[in-house]
Amino acid sequence: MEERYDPQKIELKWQRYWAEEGIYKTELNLLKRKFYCLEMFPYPSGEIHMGHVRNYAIGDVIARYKRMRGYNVLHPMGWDAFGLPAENAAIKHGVHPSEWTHKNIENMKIQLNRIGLSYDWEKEVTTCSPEYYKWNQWFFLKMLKKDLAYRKYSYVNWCPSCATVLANEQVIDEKCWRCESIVIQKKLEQWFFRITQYAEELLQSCDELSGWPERVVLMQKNWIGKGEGVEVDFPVEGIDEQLKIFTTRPDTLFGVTFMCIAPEHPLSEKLVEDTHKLEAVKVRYGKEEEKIGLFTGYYAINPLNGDKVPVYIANFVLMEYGTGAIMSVPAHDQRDFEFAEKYDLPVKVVIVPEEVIMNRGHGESGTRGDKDVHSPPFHPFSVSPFLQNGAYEGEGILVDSGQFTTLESDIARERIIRFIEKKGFGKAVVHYKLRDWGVSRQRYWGTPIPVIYCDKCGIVPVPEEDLPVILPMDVRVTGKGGSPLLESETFLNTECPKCGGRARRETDTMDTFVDSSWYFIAYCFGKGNINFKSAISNQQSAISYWMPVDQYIGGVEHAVLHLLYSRFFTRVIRDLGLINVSEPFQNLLTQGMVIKDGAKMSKSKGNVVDPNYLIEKYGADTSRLFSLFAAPPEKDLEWSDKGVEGANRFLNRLWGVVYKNREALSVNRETTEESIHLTPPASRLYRKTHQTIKKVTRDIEREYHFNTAIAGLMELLNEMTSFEPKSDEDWVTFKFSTEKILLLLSPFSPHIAEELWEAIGNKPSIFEQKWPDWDEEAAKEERIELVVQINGKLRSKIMISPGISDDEIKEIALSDQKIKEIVGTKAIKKVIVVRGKLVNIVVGE
RNA sequence: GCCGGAGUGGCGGAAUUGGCAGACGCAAGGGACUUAAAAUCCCUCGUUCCAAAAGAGCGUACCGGUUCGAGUCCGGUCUCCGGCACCA
Repeated sequence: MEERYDPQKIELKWQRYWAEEGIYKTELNLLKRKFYCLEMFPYPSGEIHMGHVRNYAIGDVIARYKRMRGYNVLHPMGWDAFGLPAENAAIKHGVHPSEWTHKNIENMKIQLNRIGLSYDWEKEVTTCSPEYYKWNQWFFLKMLKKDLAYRKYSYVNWCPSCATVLANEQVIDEKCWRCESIVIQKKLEQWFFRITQYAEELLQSCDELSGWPERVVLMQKNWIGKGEGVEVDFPVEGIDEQLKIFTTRPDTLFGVTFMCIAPEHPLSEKLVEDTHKLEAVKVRYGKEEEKIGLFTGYYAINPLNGDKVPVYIANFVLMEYGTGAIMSVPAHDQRDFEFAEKYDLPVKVVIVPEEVIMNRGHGESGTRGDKDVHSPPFHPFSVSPFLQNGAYEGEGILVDSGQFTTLESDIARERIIRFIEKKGFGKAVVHYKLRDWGVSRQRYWGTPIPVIYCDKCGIVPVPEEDLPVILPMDVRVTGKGGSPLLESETFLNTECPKCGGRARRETDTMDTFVDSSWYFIAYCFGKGNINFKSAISNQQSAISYWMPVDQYIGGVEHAVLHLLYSRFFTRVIRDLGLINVSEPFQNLLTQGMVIKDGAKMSKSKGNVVDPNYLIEKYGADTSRLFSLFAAPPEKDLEWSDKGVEGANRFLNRLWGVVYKNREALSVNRETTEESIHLTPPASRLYRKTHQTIKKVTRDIEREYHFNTAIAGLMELLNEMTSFEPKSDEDWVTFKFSTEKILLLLSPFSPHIAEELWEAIGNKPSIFEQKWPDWDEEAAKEERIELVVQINGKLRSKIMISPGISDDEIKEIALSDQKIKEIVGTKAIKKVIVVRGKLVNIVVGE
């Protein structure tokens, strides 16, 4: 053992040892409790950043801890290897995306290993390998068969700069999520996954996600966006058409004064002759704050009261939600109100807040029952002052609503829906904000969609046995125009599997979110062994053993996209009979960002800390320790160079203590649990050690509060350094503490723990040791300090033995010199004793 | 606008179920060692009053409430962060 702590030397040494011994290799063992610990796999950009270090350090602590706890732990790593940056690199540097990607993977793998992460690399997956994306294609074919994959013309988000289609989730503030160009709408034929078929189930089972952060569950719910309401047909006067609208407020149906339809609505072109004017509304669709309308000249009839109301085309009505047409109730909807003001349309009040009705004071009682009976018909203008600040969108009592007048809005809603269904005007329906998932990308570096176009047979799926459809390597990636695949003759031209005639392959590739929607299942098979076909016949398979993921760890930025898609895919795979779980991730930990100078670390801001530099200077153990100590995992972590030094100082001190006492510590002493004849200092250290085992274990178990766990270790070391062993028994205690602190530290800073474990005469590896247990008795304080308060203010402190009764405590507190002085002659009203905490004496003035 | 989350020393952050506010670390100040510096070790460290000590007062964004007792619970206000956003 060397005097100086040299992380470079010991870290490389142990990394080699762990790899050679294969101590992180995991095998399926049906007799052992399993724990699947997973961190979100990285995009192989080539360099790791502090966010990676933090994410993987958190996962590594959990994996190592669970392993020491006796679980069979699956802790894999892989590469989300398809995607745009590889193509950008190809355009910029002329390297093939494949070459670029694989080089980056090599490089990042070295860096990840340098952090000392306990991965089983035999489970590694790489999504750009044919053996992986073959299964993307396989799932696609299965989904095609079940009508879960389909093709449709639709307006898609088009990024002019990336020359590609984006998913709704990839559009942020009308800008491309990658390059921030303004996204435009373009009509293209695209492949979609019917995620909406699972909307209700995905929403319902949100309630089962008890191991997820609440806010993430909420974001999922909001994204799915369930809206319960009713569809009503309004006949259009003069033509044989019904205008179908959707509303969640049927209680306002009697207040309809006009109708609005989306510019893309099929009726729009029929009703409007002047196509120029229609275009003008279309151009301003969905973008502008200002509401723009175009009167069609037609009127619709409200089936409930026969009112004749004008039909407008309006830029704020969305074709994608509901029916693309709305009824407008300006009195009770702010948008309709603004529109009515602008185009001078009537406002009809049909709901009045209860207070307004009460204030009108009819009768002396004013009870609800009376009101229902006596309520005179309201004149709209007499109540309109309450509309001064815009529409009244709240609940209330219905007025001017025919037979439903005087009902409360929630009751009215139910009755009106029933009435509409009975009369055949419409029906109760549910709509979701969630849209089907567009998966087509006009990109090269992705999974080819396994479909062939034949002039005779139309769209023909590639037969299963022909998979994978290999992505050709002999292409030029220029970044201009369409997909490079269009230029690959050998790829493009093929035979129709049905008729054998000449046919053309689909050149679109899949969204990379498809790759990451099931990679956690792929890990179960092991590298090179992905095979869902055998999974069908074998229920005792690796997937049914390992799934679901017990702990998933990653950034909040994936709270909707990746997590929702994964939940969807897992259900699709379940419904194919290949897996028996519905929720892929039992517990989710969303770690915070790494912040420096008040902003997220990013190259563009120039506030990055390079982990490689950090590891070179302080070592992996220090880097890990700091990133775990500076903040709890779910919070943002403010970077501090000085803080890193603090973490380093702690490890140095630990090293120093062990070095100084190395000889005495290596003597093989019996570490007995019985603390016979311990001197007071030894007894204190012994107690502190048990307390620390308890604290660290609980902090890890309870929400993974590593920061306080590490603080506990620092306290224990402080106690150890102030203890000077003199007798043989002292040494037993000291060795006991040393061993425990190393075991407790090992998940956080594995290399130094391993090195010192060996240095005090133990056999490696420390990770084959059991996690220590604490003895509740030994952790108890001999004498407890109690706080004595008078009227809630701290006045004195007393020492008591743990076992004594409340009355005895009371007596001791009252006989305390200071307390006696302060209480004096004042009357004692009450004395409250809180066990182990305090005594509060309530005195009068 | 709607829905979440958070406001604690100079800083990062502690504080099971309401019970000593500020653990642990960083920074700062003082001291020891050293020719000197670094490193290391020891001491101080929320704030006000007092020359100092003893002691006392104030203090967890702000205002009010419940309670013997509130950082923690309730009502209201302000600020910051995140998500969604013409969703009918």
